[in-house]
Amino acid sequence: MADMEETDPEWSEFGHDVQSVQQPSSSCEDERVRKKGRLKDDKNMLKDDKLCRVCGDKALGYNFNAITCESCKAFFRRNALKDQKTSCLFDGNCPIDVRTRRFCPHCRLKRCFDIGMKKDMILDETERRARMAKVLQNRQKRGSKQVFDIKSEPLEIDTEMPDQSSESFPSLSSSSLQPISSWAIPLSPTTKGIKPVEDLTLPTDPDLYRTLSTEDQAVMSELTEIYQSTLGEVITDKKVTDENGYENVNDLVNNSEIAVRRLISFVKKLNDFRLLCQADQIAALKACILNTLLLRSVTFYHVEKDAWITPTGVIPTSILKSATGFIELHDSHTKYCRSLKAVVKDDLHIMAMLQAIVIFNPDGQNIISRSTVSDIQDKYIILLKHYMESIWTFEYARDYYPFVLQKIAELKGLSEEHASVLLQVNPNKIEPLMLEVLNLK
DNA sequence: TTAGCCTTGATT
DNA sequence: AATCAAGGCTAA
Repeated sequence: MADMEETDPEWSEFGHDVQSVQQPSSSCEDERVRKKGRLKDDKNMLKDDKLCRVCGDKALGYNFNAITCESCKAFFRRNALKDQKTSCLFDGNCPIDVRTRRFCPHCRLKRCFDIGMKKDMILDETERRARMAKVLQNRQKRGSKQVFDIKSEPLEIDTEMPDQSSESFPSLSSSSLQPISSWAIPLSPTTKGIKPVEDLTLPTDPDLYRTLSTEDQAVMSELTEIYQSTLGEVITDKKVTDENGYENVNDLVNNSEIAVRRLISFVKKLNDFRLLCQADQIAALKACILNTLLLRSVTFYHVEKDAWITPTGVIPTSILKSATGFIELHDSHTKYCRSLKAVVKDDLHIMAMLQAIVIFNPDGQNIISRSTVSDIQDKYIILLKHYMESIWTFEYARDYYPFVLQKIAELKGLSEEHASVLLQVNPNKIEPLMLEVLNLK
């Protein structure tokens, strides 16, 4: 801090004062504020008086959507994302200034949000990796010499890694010679052969990840945005504990109407969808309804509770079993959700791309120009592959990518089984839209 | 954990 | 070229 003040042009104008104010923060701060006031009256320094809106310290500019000092910026970055368990020791309205700001993290963070700092401007895991990858890529471009030096050292696998893993996988201590992928990710019984990705075990070397092209990124974020605003929309606020509704299949089908409406608005926003002729638009839409419902159910499936959590309530799988009477069908459905969710987690990007792949299904009934549909589907398949390579490394993506595609293929069989169940519904009790869309009549 | 300083890609 | 606003690193 003292350093900054000495080099600050404002201070150089008051050289003799600087000497007398050599001590730490508290009184120094007062001095500074006083001087600021004076300087503001001076001619040229008007815009240079940015103060942190959180604590009043000197600010350099915007951080996460608000003018803050460096320390509050770092504070926000460190704390905004973790779910706030700590609370204020007092009344929740502690004064926050440059001296007191460290006393109550709760109130400091609260103030951060109050003055408009936005936590979604903090880069997430994926974005951070993309950023680092870009830096590295540029370095390689601009200097192949340094890269050489760095590349010759990094095999870190000596003492640290086995130690860390011995906690969770004690029995594998002898396998340190095997490639990382074979031990770092535990086998899961729910995903026969494919192991869920554990973020912590992913390599840190950016070389192993794909850097998404700006075009890929643009296409993907647009798609995800559309998906999120329609099909992916999740309401999480209410906790419905009473397992009401859903007495029978009719209710379930009618409830799906909401999802279908969302599918329609999703599709309407897709530029690629407009490339299809009218007839194919309808055919593609109809053909993917059940697939969409099933795919979407993965989002709502809660593994621990063995239930689907929807905006309208919790649906334990047991109810579905009795409702349909097809126990094995629901076992396979549940299993499907479990295995796909283990890999996809709650990644909206992946869900959005899978949804696109499901829509542009060249195999769909009554599609006329199948190759057009297939071309569009290819685009999203490749995009999905690239994305996986960018978040999981090329090596892991090689395994997960076919796995996920396989899951998409499995949708067909699964939805056909469900379709047979739908035959037993009573058309009189089904909403017109669903009748129309499911060809029930 | 804090907070200052540094490196960077993007934007102007 | 200068500025902005992210993340990283690291004494204290």
